[in-house]
Amino acid sequence: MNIDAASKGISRATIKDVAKHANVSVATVSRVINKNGQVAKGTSDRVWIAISELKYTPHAAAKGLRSHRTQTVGFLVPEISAPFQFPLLRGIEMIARKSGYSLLIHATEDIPLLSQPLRPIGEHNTDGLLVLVGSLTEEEILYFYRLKFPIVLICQSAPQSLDIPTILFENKSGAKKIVDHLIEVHGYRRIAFLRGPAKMEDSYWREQGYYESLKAHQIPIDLNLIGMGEFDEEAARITVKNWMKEKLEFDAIFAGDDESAIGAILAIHDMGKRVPQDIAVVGFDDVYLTHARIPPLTTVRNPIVEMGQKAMQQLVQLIQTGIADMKTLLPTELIIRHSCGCTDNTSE
Amino acid sequence: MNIDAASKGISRATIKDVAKHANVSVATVSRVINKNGQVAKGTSDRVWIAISELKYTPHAAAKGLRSHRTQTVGFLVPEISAPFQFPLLRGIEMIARKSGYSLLIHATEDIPLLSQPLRPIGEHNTDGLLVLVGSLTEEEILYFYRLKFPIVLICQSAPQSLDIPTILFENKSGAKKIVDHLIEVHGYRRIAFLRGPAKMEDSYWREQGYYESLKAHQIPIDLNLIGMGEFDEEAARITVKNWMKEKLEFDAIFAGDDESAIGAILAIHDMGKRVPQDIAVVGFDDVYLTHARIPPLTTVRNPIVEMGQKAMQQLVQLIQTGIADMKTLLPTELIIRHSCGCTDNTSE
DNA sequence: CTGAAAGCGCTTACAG
DNA sequence: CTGAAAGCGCTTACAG
Repeated sequence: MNIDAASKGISRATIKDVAKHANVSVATVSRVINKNGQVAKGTSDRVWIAISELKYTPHAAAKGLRSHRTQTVGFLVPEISAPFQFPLLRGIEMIARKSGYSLLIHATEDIPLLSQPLRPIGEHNTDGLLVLVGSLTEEEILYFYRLKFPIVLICQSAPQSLDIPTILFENKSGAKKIVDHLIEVHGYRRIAFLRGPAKMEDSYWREQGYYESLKAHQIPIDLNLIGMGEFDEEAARITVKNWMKEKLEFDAIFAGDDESAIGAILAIHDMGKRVPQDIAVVGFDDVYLTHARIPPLTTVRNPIVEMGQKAMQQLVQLIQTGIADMKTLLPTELIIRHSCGCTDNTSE
Repeated sequence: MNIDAASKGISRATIKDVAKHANVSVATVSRVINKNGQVAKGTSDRVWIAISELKYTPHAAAKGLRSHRTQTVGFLVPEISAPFQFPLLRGIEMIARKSGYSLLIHATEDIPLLSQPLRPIGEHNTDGLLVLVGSLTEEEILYFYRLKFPIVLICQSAPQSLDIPTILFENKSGAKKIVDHLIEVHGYRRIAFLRGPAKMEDSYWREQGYYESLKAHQIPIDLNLIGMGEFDEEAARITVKNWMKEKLEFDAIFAGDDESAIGAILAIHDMGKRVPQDIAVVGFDDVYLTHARIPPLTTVRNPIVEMGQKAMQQLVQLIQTGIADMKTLLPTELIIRHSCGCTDNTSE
């Protein structure tokens, strides 16, 4: 029992205590716990009993300092925001726990990591990083790349085509599917698009899918029908309200994500019109509560939990073996509910 | 540059490198970084320059091993689930970051912490824990208490009235407020209640508030009007559907939380009735998207982000000074929208 | 199969 | 104001 610990009222058993209690050396205790090296069955049993009796668990810092492994990974987000990140976190946490990694979460909030004298997260306190789009600058990504520090990018391709593993949704085909549906099933021709933030790849590819569907159906692109949705409820609401005030004509809105779809629906109600009778609205993502809206939202389902799992699996592999898949594309699924004008779906 | 690091392709600067570069001892570098001890201005400047040039940041494990501080806290949840936890995480992360603590998140998933040979989270890798109701057993809470290891309980009182800091919502008065509203403004007399999980304090106190309001208005308690909501959309939906099939009469439903309120609304629609024209529904929490429902949900707003902030502030204080407020009660606010039958509210 | 010993990168009395 | 040295709790060659 050391003085420091005692002064804090904490007296934790160390590997030394376990060794003494089991009448072996600390090296043997270490071998038993880490299941490396040969240990006689009887010895190993004694050690496990000692561990259990002393309620011993290895000190993470000591282990990390010696072994150069923190058994910890970091999840970087630009800021904590709910609808999309939660299923992602769920998938990540699930695999992290199963793989024996602790999970650190950190919001970068536009504060450069390297500029801080005591960096909040990085190679000094994790074995690898999961980087959600928007959380790191290209420069910061390059910093980790040059260090050969394991990172996996989520919803963002590697800059300069570097070999950094990336997980993406099949945005273009998903977008095409839902616009095809609006055109082929419902006969809409004037379909507005609410685009997401300019720099986001998800947004770019969804827009491409929208164009592709229009083109395939010989519908000319009308730039007046393309507005800022910003993947944001309030921004979308304002855009759609303005459209309606300007008497812009459209019979359906393809919102770049569900957040903006909800903003669109709210705007349409604000203006005294109905969804989908007057204007149909569809979204993208299928996040929390879209099924429980009235009308239930037709959207493209992204396998977000699976994305978190895949990302974490790739990171674990990268840390442990040095290799991982450079590009993982996750397929999307068209979810037809009522906001597009369909009424006879049985699913919920 | 050591062999281990080189083999991983990583060569991180250490405090020794900084010391050499600045022509001082490692002790001095340590003093500069931690701003303890006296250091001459010129010396300190040289050290900072060296740190910046070498892109040095202290190795967390080494620091933790030596100083007995991990500068990390853990957030324990029973499982990752969205609506309530996200604003909580947001508040927690905000204060953790500002206070210089890293944040570990871990879902206990009913797996006892102490039973695991390598414990995923605890006194060996954090300085303190934020414990969300349902994530730890009483025995585990007692384990940390006896160790004098700092923990703060969220939405749960300390077992055996121990002196463990706790953060709670003012559930009873919040529930009373919203039931009062249903009775006094809308004249409803037959108000059903969807209770939450039996063991949750939040649920218990909301039920007490419901009784108190009924009593204050001389409305007898009808146990037929009380059913399982379980703070769960699907459970509530089934309960309300059954009520309606059994021709139970009620003109309003007070759901124990927003999740069950949404289940109730869905059930009422399933049965071909309207909210609020046929049956009014109100919830509790004011989580994500309740404002954007149709009809917008009347509910009691819990200051969830603030709860996360308060909890983290208490934990930091407890870690650093050993003292904290034993009980923090956060006031709630009645949010009147349309699902109760009100129509002329201006807010959104 | 087992142990003695070096050392991971820091902090902190202690001495000056 | 500064430095030399001990030591935090582990893991890992090395030797036997």
